[in-house]
Amino acid sequence: MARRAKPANNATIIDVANLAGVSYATVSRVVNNKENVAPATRVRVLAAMEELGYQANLNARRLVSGRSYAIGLLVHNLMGPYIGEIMAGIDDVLATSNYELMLFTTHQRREREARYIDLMSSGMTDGLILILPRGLETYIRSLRQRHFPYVLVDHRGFEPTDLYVIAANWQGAYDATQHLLQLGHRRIGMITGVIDMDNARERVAGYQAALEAHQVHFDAELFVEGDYTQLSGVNGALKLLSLADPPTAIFASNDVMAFGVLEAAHACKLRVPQDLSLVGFDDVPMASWTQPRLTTVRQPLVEMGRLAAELLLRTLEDPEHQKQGIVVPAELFVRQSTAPANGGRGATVDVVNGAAAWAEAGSNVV
Amino acid sequence: MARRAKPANNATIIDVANLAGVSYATVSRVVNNKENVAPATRVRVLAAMEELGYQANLNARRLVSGRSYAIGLLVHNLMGPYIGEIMAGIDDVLATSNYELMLFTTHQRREREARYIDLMSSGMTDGLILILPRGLETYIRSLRQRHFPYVLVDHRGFEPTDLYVIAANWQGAYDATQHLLQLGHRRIGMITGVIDMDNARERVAGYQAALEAHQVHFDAELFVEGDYTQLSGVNGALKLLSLADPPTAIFASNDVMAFGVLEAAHACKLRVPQDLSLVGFDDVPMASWTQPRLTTVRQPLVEMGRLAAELLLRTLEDPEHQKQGIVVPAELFVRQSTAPANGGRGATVDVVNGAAAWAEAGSNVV
DNA sequence: ACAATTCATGCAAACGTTTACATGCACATT
DNA sequence: AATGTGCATGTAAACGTTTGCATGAATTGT
Repeated sequence: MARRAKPANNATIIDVANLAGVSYATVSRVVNNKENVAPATRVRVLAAMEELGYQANLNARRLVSGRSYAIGLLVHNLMGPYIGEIMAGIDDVLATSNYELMLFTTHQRREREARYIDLMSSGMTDGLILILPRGLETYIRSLRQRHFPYVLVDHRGFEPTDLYVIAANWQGAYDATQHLLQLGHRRIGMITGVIDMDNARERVAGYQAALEAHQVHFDAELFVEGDYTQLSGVNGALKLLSLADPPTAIFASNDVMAFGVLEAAHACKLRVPQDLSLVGFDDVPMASWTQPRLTTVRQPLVEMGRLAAELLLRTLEDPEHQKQGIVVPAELFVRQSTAPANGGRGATVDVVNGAAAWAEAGSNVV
Repeated sequence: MARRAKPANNATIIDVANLAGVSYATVSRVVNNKENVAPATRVRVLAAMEELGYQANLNARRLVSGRSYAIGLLVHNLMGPYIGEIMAGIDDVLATSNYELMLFTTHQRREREARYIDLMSSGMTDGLILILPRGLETYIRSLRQRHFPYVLVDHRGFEPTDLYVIAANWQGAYDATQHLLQLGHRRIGMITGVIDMDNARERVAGYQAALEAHQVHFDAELFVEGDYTQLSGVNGALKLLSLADPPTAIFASNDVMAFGVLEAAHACKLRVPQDLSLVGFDDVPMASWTQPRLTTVRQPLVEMGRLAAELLLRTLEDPEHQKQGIVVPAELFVRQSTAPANGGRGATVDVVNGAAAWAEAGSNVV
């Protein structure tokens, strides 16, 4: 029964040693740039390596060193710009290290949780970055119990020793809401994120705090829960706009939902920003490609990825290095989707027809 | 000098064997579900595994089996929706296998090429999926020489035996162009992709073939090269619209550039589709979120990722399995960004002011 | 000139598995 | 009762490295 075919390239450290006329220990020293190798020997070994096209077998190396030289990224799914940006930041940092990146998603079956944790702790990765996977708490519990290094993104964890990178969601939401208040808006709708995520709750709190600071009554009617998808933005906006006393501005907890609001407003024949002001969150690249360009709170996603990777790498070097999270600023970018409240509204809102129009126009979107 | 700390979880196959009172070979048989193990022994071993929380060391396994149970994805960079979609498809397939996914990017330094090829062939992955990395040809040459399994996405490779998954770019571009022709457009601008990529060239060829079929003269003036970024879409559109005899329709070689065209048109006070028709390519999710919704050629990116992963996995099972590429259909989705040519144009094009307006509006986009 | 030190190199063990082969026992066949 | 067959289990080698320790040569100090 043939052993699974290996890459044809088979030169081992012993082949090199034979060719160079030294022991394989010496070859190993050359390969790893250890000192105490005579210059003449070194060049001889190097030449032999070159001739044979020698490449150290990674798995043997991993076995003996007990390290995998890989870090894992655990996410719920890969859709949307959010993950991609963070991933780019992580990749930036890893490119300058000698770690590689493994990708794990949790969106398939629930049972995978256990499998992943096993894989990781059995030597597949040396550390993990978790970006809001489903079942976060379960993962964290297992990882902590195994003393496996990890860093959270966009969540503060459950213990004071949890390492994390998160944006100043509260402040960002506060600034966004205050911006709308200063433009004269008093009825400001909010479409939240998935409410059991730290980031979503913090944004809600910032929104409420700003209202309070300006002595504006918080109206639960103006508050709908979304799930960070465009569709939930459409539906949330439709719901808000169909209120007896609809909002003159909407704060969406991420840009993708804001795009949904834009679409709903269009379907209802409301102009943004003249008839409805809109603020998003994230500042994904697309936020400045829409008409109008989206006023939004920038969350430095690439930078957050970078920081998370750096934090993890540093923890791998020195497990005691830093035992606290990082909060990065979130900055409001005022673009074109917000304008002063115009007292009486230009167009009356016809949500029923709007929703119908939207449904019809959307019907060819498979 | 302390060996790098390993995961606390240290139970080996030998510990399990001792606890169960059998040899480690027997434990191995149980772990791998081999037959010829007495039922009673099996339960005893299973119990011991459970008690010790045993998890087979992956790297030892890899060393002896010569396989890594990982496949690699090699891409130029991670930005944009295109890669994310394909990646999601790959992930779908891998989730049902026992392979994991490693991510490699080539956008950093050129020198990484050699390093990556070494890593892969030294046991980091069992096979590779390449999505248009920089230096594709170099990679392919090395990989073929090492008989390392790989699958290309969006490129047909250089040898008849190269495995690939690509969309019917020619047909898609033909259909898009024909759609515009049937709407009465005669001056149809094209913004191409990076022209040394197979997909870009095929789309150009489809465009030209459609023009020819309708006896419309191909005007080199109407033809600008882009690079798949939104900015290149803006610039390409600005250039086309400033022609003495500007196009009444534009076909952009991907959606992201089409978004740029939308922006340029807006800056020039041209209405889409009344004053300018627009077709994109890809059908990324965002294409149906814009105003107007983008008419575009759908490239089934997720499906392409899935097919590529399946093809690779099958090749790993049976190296001789299939030695030819897969072409998936590309289908035109007519939405709202195209309309009949209206003979004389409503608004005259003022590109100079438009470009200025665009530059100013864009100035807060860092 | 001899002892002490430094340095280059080799030897062998260890990392944790998988698996070919050997062993021995129980049962069936003659 | 003797022989053959099949099955459960154990033994040991192999996978390709890294690295502590031993060895001997070369260099330094007195």
